[in-house]
Amino acid sequence: MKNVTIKDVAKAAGVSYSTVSRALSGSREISHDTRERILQVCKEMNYTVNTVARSMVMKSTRLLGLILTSVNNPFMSELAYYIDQEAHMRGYNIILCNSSRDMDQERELFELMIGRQVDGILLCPAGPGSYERLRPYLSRIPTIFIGENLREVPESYVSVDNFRGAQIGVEYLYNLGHRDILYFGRRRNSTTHQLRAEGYAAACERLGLTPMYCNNTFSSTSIRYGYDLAKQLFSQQERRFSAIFAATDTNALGIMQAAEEMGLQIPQDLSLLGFDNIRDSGLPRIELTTIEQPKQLLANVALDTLVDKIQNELSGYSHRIISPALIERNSCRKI
Amino acid sequence: MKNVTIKDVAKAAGVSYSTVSRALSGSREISHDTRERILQVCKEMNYTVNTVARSMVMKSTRLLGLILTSVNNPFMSELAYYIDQEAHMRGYNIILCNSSRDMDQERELFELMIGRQVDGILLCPAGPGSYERLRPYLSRIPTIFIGENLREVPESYVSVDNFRGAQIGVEYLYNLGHRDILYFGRRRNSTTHQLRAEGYAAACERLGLTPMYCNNTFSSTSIRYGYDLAKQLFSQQERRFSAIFAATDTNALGIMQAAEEMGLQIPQDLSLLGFDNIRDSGLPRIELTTIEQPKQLLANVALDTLVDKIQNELSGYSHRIISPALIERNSCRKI
DNA sequence: TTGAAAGCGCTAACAA
DNA sequence: TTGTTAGCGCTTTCAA
Repeated sequence: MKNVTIKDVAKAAGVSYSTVSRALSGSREISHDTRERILQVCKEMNYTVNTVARSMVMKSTRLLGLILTSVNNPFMSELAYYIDQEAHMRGYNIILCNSSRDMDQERELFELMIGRQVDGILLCPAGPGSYERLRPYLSRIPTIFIGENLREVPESYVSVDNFRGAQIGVEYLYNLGHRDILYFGRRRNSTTHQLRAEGYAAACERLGLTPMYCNNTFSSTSIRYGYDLAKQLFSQQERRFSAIFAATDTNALGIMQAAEEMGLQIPQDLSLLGFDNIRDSGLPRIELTTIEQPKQLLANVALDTLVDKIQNELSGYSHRIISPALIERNSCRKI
Repeated sequence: MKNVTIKDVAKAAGVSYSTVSRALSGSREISHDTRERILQVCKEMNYTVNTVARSMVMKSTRLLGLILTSVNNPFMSELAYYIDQEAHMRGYNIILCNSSRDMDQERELFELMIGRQVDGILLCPAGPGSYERLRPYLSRIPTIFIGENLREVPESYVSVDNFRGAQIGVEYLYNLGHRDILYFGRRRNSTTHQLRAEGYAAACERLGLTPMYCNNTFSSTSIRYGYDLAKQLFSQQERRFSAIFAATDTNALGIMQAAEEMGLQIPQDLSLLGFDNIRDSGLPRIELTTIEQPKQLLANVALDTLVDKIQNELSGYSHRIISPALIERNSCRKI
């Protein structure tokens, strides 16, 4: 199993090992003949460069750390797919990590990645406190936050325009004739969610609607939680809304389930609008109308920004905001 | 941004740098006092070990390559989550790669991973030909195949008992009173799928049922494909089956959609059973009864096997077959 | 165009 | 218990 090294090749080809290195790295200070000959020998001997050794002298591993809260989450797994693709196109590989929304774990992973000498880190933060907790590391390693709007924080991030997305949603429902729109799942502990709620409020104000909220005090985004909250909501005596705008698609999925059980038909009895456009939302029988976060674009911009930061050793930062779009399916109706 | 090294620490602490190395690696041939002092200095200087340098001398990166067809696939993303978890517990990190079911890509990734000196590779093969194509590499790097049964091939794999899973499914439907069970999505180009079809046939034989097939000639597992095939199937004049056993959950999802459109109610008019238990299947409104592949267990066994292979430099192989289980939801009815 | 040699940051064998 | 030194496999000056 012992790997053949540059030295073995050199010996076999009858040249010095620096010549082999030159042949492999595509250097021009080498004759065509020797290059061809060496490359031939490499092939015969099944030689593969040792990237670890190369990394050490080059001071670059061409490895990126991707820290997610969990790949087992439809939004993140799709994002991870595109990130890997974009990274691969740029000659990078991804080390995947899951923080499980645990900030200590997240910090540990940061240290681990720094130890592994990754060239940069792509982070879907565990929570709103992540930036503060990770600050000490941010000067040591190029990092970009993904999916979470950090507002005026002096660190690079790429995020969807959550405020605008919420406005688009409200306007869509308004144009369908809805005047009583409940915002479901508002949370205080995430800038992203604050912005969505603010966008909702702003749109209501502009259109002369009265904002109504159903708050998510547990700050969970699980289906289960949406279900529990919705059950409670639907069992109240009178319903004063004709549409629900859910803060996330997973919440919306929970609402669907609760509605089903309570005999409420969507969209006949109640219109439902989500946010994120996770894969599940497009499934048959679900067909959730929602505001999409363009994951491929998010990945593309994230990599551009990060690679730029790595190459130029930029000490500045950039905030990149992506426009969301409405995906119309079958969970909202005209009234 | 320049990282502090073991030498910087040594200088600051007034010791030789091998002493620092000893303090960090938890060696016992060092006095308690110096160790404490050195550790203190490390903390003050914000020292982090350079894993790359360490890897080079240790000849182990504690990195594992995970080559999937796509993380953007509910089964694989869940598997990836558990694999990362299990790897992390054992002190390994994961380099994630996607082959997109392309064998050339897969081969390239193998070379890349070998170059990166990963300690081992976890592979969800791109196709049935993967083993043959990758054979030259398998002697160079400990590898384990996941999710695909390689039958008598002399290489380690961990897979669910697909034959048994299909039997369980047929028996379940039989006990519900079904006598006309269609097997949907049979494919020839995957051992896993052959085994499922064989399990179905064997169970039919044993129970005195006549096997019926609807073949997937395009060997796609997408929802879309299930949908197209089902549309075609449902538009035929008479239906001679009361239940469909779908080769995969994604196929089942497509069937559901087609049924919906044709006004066929599941499970009232037609029972539907899946295979895999992807996350989507448990969603509200979907509630697909299915045969589960236990992903966490798969990940656990895969890592045990691989780590064992790495540590013992085993040249042998092991075939580990996991028992599947029925997950009863709401898509099959008693008749 | 090629070779010799230094050095990346670390571990480990050997000496003191 | 500690220091000295070689070496992991590679890239990159500097000399020839």
